[in-house]
Formats: sequence, C-alpha cells, structure tokens
Amino acid sequence: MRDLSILGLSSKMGIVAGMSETTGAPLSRGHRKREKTRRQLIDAGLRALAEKGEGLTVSDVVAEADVSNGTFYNYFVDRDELFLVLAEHVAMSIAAAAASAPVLDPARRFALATARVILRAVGDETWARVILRLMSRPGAGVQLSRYLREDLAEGLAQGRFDTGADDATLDQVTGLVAMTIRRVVEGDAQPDAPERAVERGLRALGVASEEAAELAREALAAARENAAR
Amino acid sequence: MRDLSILGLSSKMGIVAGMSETTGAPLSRGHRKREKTRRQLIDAGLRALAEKGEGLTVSDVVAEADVSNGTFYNYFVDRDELFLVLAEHVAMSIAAAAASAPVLDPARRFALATARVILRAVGDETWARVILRLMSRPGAGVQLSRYLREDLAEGLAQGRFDTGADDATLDQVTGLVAMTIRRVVEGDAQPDAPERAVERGLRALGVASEEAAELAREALAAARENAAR
DNA sequence: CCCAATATTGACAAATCTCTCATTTAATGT
DNA sequence: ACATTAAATGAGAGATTTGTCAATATTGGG
Repeated sequence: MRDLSILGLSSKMGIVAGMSETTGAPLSRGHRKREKTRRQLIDAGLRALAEKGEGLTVSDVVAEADVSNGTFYNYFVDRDELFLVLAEHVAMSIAAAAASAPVLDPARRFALATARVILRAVGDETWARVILRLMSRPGAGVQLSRYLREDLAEGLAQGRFDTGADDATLDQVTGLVAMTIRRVVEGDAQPDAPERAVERGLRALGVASEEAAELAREALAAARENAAR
Repeated sequence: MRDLSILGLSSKMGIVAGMSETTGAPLSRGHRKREKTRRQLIDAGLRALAEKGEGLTVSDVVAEADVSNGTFYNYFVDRDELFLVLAEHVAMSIAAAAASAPVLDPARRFALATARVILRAVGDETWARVILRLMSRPGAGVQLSRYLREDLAEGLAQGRFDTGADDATLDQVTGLVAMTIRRVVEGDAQPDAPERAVERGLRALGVASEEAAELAREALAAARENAAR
C-alpha cells in the first residue's frame, strides 16, 4: 500500500482475470464468465467503503465478499487499485443514474437528472454513503458535476437559465445535491426533501418560483415511475 | 480501535493530563502548563487528518507531533478519542471563524460570517482539508450549518430573506460553502470565488441580485481587513 | 538543592495487515 | 473421461499498528 496518486489512473493496473468489464468482444473465450468474482469484490468493496471509509482493509473486503484473501490479488494488484476502480465505478454510476430519456427542455432535463440521482441515493443507502465518502477525495467534485455542465450551458444558451455552467453555479447545485444525499443518509430528511432539492436547484438557475415547483413535482413523479419500472 | 459511536461522546473520555481546555479555573495547580503537549498532538492530528484522512494512524500523529508513542496515550485513551476531539475542535473552529462583530442586518451578518469561513479556508489549507474530511463523517452536516440557523431565522422574521432556516435552504448554503472550500483546496478556484460564493448564498436567500453583489463585496473587504489585523 | 508529582520515553507483546506462492479445486473443450 | 487452462485457497513472511509499562527525565514548590 502506498499513497494513491492523486489524479490520473494507476500506473500499474494489472488486471489479471477478466480484462473485459465493458469490452465489446463477447468475453473472447466463453468460459471467462468468472467476472462474477470481480463483481463480488467490487460490490463488497463498495459496502466496505460505505461503512469504513478510506480506512477500509483488504481483509474487510474479502470477508464481505466471502472469498479468500489470495483471491483478491488475482483481481487487483493492490489495495489502491481497488480504490481507483471503486472511484471510477461510482463516477460512472452517477452518470448512469443521471442519464435521462431525451428531454428537450434543459430545465426539465436538469430536474429529471437531479431527481434521479437523489432518488437513487434514497433507495440505495450504500451507494449514497459511498458517494459521500468519495466526496472527500481529491477530484471528486469534478466527477459529481460532470453530469451538469452540458445541461447548464445549453440552458443558458437557450435563455432558459439566467446563469451558466460557471464554477459558482456548479458548486451551488452539486453542493445542494450532496448535502441532500447526506441528509438522506443520516436519516433526518423530510419525505419531500428530494422535491425541495430539485426545486431549489431550478430556482438557483433562475427558473421562476412557481415553475420550479411545478417542474420539480413533475420530475420526481417521472423519476419515481422510471425507477419502479 | 473500535467502531466509533456514531453520535454522542465517547464513553471513555479518560483525560489524564490537563483536564481543562476551557475550564474557567486557572489551571488548578500552576505547573500544568503542559497543555502544550496536548495542543501539539491535536495540531499534529489535524495535519495528519488533512493528509491521510480517516486512515490516520497514531504513528502518523506522534511522528508529526515529534513526541513518543507512549505520550499519545497519556492524552487520549484511544485513537478514536482523538477523532472525537478533532471533530469537536473543528466544529468549534468553524463557529469561531464565522463569529463576526455584532452586525444588525441579518443579510450583512450572513455575508460576513460566510466570507470569514471561506477566507479562513483559503488561508489555512490544513483547516480546509480537515473540514472536507470530516464532511464525510456522520453528524458533520449539523456542525457545519449550526452557524447559519440563527441568522437565517432572524432574516426571515425581519423580511430580509424570502426563505427561512428550513432544511433545503441550509443544505443549499452549506453545500455551496463546502463545495467552494473543496474548490479552493483543489487549487482551481478563481480569485473571486469567495466573493461569488457569498453573492450566490445571498441570492439563494432571496436578496436581490445587485444588492447581493454589493453586500458580498463589502463582506469580503471587511473579512479581509479583519483577517489582516 | 532536594523531593514529590507529573510527563516522557522507548522497548515490547499482541494484534492486524498486506502481499506471495505453492497447492488444490473447478471449469472447459474435445 | 481426460487433459488443459484458469480460479480459488490459505498458510505464512514481513511490515505496521496499537496499546502497555517500567524506567527515566522534568517540573515547581518548599
């Protein structure tokens, strides 16, 4: 275990088994279906991270994954590599949670994406905890706000928002989302917290009060329906 | 080392030496001036926490404090107790940073307090990093927003703000401040980030655009002057 | 200057952790 | 079935950590 390089990817990245994850090739040779173990380890890593934070040990992970110690090192060269993989995994899962069906109006799109992220946090406490833990890592802010930049720029261009994708705006919105997730995790969120958060986010972007409330209601309903499906 | 009890204080709290910290009594017996060591350890703990996060070890701390291993256990029963003390220390330091000279207008007071907190973060990277690290701990949200509640409630009562100290508002403001601090720590903050953040905060509370800008400018200037003194 | 109270030290046992590796177990194609 | 290839195992070496404790050093009062 060594200091994890702040930015960038691991210099090692010695994937031993699997090697696919999202490779188009249908798992070159059929019998590599033992990606299962890798996912077991990653899931266990997420749970361990949610619970213990960065102090997580390999022992925690393998215990949680119900796998032997040595197996871990078949999949990750290092404890640090697991961190890297987990961080990337979460970044992608945020983007995935935010991805919404094509909606033209940037305000609606923003509302829907934000609603989906918050609802995901509400429904998956581990996920929420992991996000909060990774928030205190360098570079995390960028990941969190990536899903917004585009919408905000477009919304400004269309005159839908009165403010663009500048730093302060991104900070305000991602901060709001992060704090809402925190509140959810800590269990003292009102039932309407997600809706209020979305509404607040819209208003911060310059959407008028009544319309913000309306859009938030609509977005939450859509996100809920979509999640139920 | 064991799981730290989520809420509440440590059940142990075996302070061996000192026992005062802020006791009114003038350090009962004179020669207990060896509070110095305790502060050394806490300062070292803060630096270690800033750098290593929750993975911090007692070894890190004593090395940083330039003190022997055994000494640590004269002041803290546990590694966990150090955490508790650090968390409390930081909570108080936020309140201290936010405390501003008596200003009547709640908007001005909010602006000044927020400006001071952000400037403190700008000027003291360790402090900023520690805050971010503690953000991912249960209960941290409460600490961060405590300095706001009063101002917000009063601002609403006086009709100065159009929104009160409800959860969503607190989340929005503390989130903005936290994200601004993060940006500062990560080194990609514009020079005017503090001012923009304060302005955004004011606007989120319902202060009109131009006045928000004006108050932010004023608050930053005042906070800067105060800090320089 | 000496004494008693207090603080500091560093060696150490016990626990824990990381990572390696020889060996065993399981899966796959033929 | 059988041979071949990949995956899993767990013992264990070496490093690090935690917390204890007897010995040592320091302090301030008398």
